[in-house]
Amino acid sequence: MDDDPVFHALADASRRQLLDRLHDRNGQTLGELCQGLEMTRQAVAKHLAILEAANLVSWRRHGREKLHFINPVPIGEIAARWIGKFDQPRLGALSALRKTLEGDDHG
Amino acid sequence: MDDDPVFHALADASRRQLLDRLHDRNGQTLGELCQGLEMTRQAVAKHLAILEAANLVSWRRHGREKLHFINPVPIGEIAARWIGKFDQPRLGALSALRKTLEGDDHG
DNA sequence: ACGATAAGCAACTATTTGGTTGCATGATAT
DNA sequence: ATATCATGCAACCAAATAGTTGCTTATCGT
Repeated sequence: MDDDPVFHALADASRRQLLDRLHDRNGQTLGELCQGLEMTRQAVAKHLAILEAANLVSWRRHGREKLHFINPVPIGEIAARWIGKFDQPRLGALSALRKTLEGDDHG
Repeated sequence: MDDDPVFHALADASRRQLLDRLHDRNGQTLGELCQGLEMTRQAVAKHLAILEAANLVSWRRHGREKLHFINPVPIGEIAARWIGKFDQPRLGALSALRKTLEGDDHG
């Protein structure tokens, strides 16, 4: 697997904020996601494109609206992998965490 | 806490590679970390400085050598927080993981 | 003392990135 | 049909980034 797009997508505070907003309320349109942000719609659209490329956000068209949905799987995978790599020796809880992740519906 | 330096530091593949190398063998010098990399020593030093700023790497002087050590704590914290935020509803193992992190020697 | 080795510092460059403005497309409602 | 609203696309710009080269400082071994 190629981690890089996910790490890259998570590196920007604006993009993490967008994930926060989607986490708060899933299925928002581009316009909704722009509200209250000090950014143009086009800037937000670019951030969303990066999040989409990292498979962190997916979308569905509804008429002329584009509804955005968060996908927590890549975050979970990276977290599990990196905890595993750097913390595993001292974390007994990890195996349970791993099992939970692997037993889920994301391959 | 300010996540941003950690996310930013992890965003670069070269820096993740440096963490991999330190994970493989801890306490390496700058020169050792450079070996086999398609990068100048100065470039590696800059990456290490960014990792240090994110508290992901610390170092100790040994004569004229600078020994680098990995610090897994920030990775664990971020992983725990982000799993918590985006995956917690489906992860029972997280609370144990959190406890383990909080009970450790890192303040 | 002196050459060799390890690292530090600073200036410079090319590329990437986050953001913009302007215009085009497509769906909705009257 | 046509005005309006939501989004798409492309060019452009300024700032940040990854990398370089060149030079300096400090320690080790002889």
